[in-house]
Amino acid sequence: MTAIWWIRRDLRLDDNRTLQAALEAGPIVPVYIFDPFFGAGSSNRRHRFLANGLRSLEVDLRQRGSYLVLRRGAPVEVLRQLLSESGAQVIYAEEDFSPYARKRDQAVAAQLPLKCIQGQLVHHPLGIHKSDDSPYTVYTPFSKVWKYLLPDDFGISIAPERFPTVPKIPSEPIPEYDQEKYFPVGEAQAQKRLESFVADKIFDYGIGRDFLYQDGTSSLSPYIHFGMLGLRTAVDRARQAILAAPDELSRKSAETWLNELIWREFYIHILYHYPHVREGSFRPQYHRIQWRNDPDEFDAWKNGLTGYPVVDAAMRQMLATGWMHNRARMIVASFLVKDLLIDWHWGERWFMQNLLDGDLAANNGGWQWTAGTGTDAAPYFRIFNPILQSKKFDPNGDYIRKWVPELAETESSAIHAPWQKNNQVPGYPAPIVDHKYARERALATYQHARS
DNA sequence: TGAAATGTTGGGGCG
DNA sequence: ACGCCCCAACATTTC
Repeated sequence: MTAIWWIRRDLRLDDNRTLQAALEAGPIVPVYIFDPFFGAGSSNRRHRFLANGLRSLEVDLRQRGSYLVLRRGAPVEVLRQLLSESGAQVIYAEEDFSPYARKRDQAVAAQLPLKCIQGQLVHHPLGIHKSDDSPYTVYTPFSKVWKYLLPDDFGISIAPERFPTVPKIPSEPIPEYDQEKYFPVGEAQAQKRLESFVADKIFDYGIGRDFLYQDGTSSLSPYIHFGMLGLRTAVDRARQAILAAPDELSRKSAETWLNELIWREFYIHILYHYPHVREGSFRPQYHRIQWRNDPDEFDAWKNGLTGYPVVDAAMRQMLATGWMHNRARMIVASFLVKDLLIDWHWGERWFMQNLLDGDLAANNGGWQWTAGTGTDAAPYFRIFNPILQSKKFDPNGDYIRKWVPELAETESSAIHAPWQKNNQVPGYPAPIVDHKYARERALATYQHARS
């Protein structure tokens, strides 16, 4: 029985339960559909990365005697057409938990033979709950149960060398764009990066992940987002590292990385159970924060012109590479929300427009964490001091010099706050706000909303 | 996965 | 020797 493998966010052949199930059913027709809902315009950096990822997947499929069919349009109509063109009798797809995807898949399943397979996460959102069946909203107890329920063996699949051949059906050409310099696309690249992280960095992750320059993070997020790397593979490698750790510090580092992977899954579960977090605060009292929302300050933040070097370096890193270091994300988010009092939704949208790993659940969760409005969020009075953060996590100023060329010649003692040493650098802006003053203002604003 | 404000302690300079 | 002050270092509380 011929099966359509409907690819959405699982651009990989290994560790793919959906592909495995489709192959067990019979010969497969791999299909990707550009859905106008996602505004599949080439202006979007993530769309370009996806398109290049499809080209890479197409190459991997051809090596196995298969091919990729690309179509555009509303999924129900396209799939109906494809079933009739190919003679396939069933559609397999990896279950996707975002609000739009759930609605879309329900509509498809009501009309067509769609089978969704859970392979994106370790645990289905309905698979982890408190004893009264309600979902966890606090990370730590969630993660404990998540770990307790880990299967002993994931049984991660490896794709067969050859796929059964099927008659070719027409495909639109896959658009080709310039490659991302910092994120070479494709499953093989993702696996390579995972292996090099596990070999070189994972045991220093506890400390190394915090340094902004030559950082010790895995930088796997763009690959995980599009499923070029299976999350379950990453979790499996984390678990192996925990068991193989040579000492307690190394073991803790690997455990910390595993926890980051669990945070991702936690936020996907949160969005599944509480879809309203997409629109507003998880905690209702924070609907009332009186944001300042100054458009000029927002522009300065977006373009890395706030006058706070570490903030500007981070924002420019994102513009240049489509990615930003995790600690830098916390620093710039705290600055936007607390120092500038700009609605976190604005920052959320800007991140979604610029990040290759832009993911509704994780991005929303991160912003609500910073704003103090979310589940298990940072307390409202936790306000990052951008100068102290810069001194702690970029002590020599290397990160700043890399992304803010105006400060390339500024010495380390002055680079975190150039204006303080009467050392205003020509061509680099003065700080748009005084942090001490902004901190007081944020505390007052939040306290007002809470009262 | 903060940082500032405030409190406590102890060493050293000094009258 | 002693009290007093200053201040660094650390701890606690407060936002």
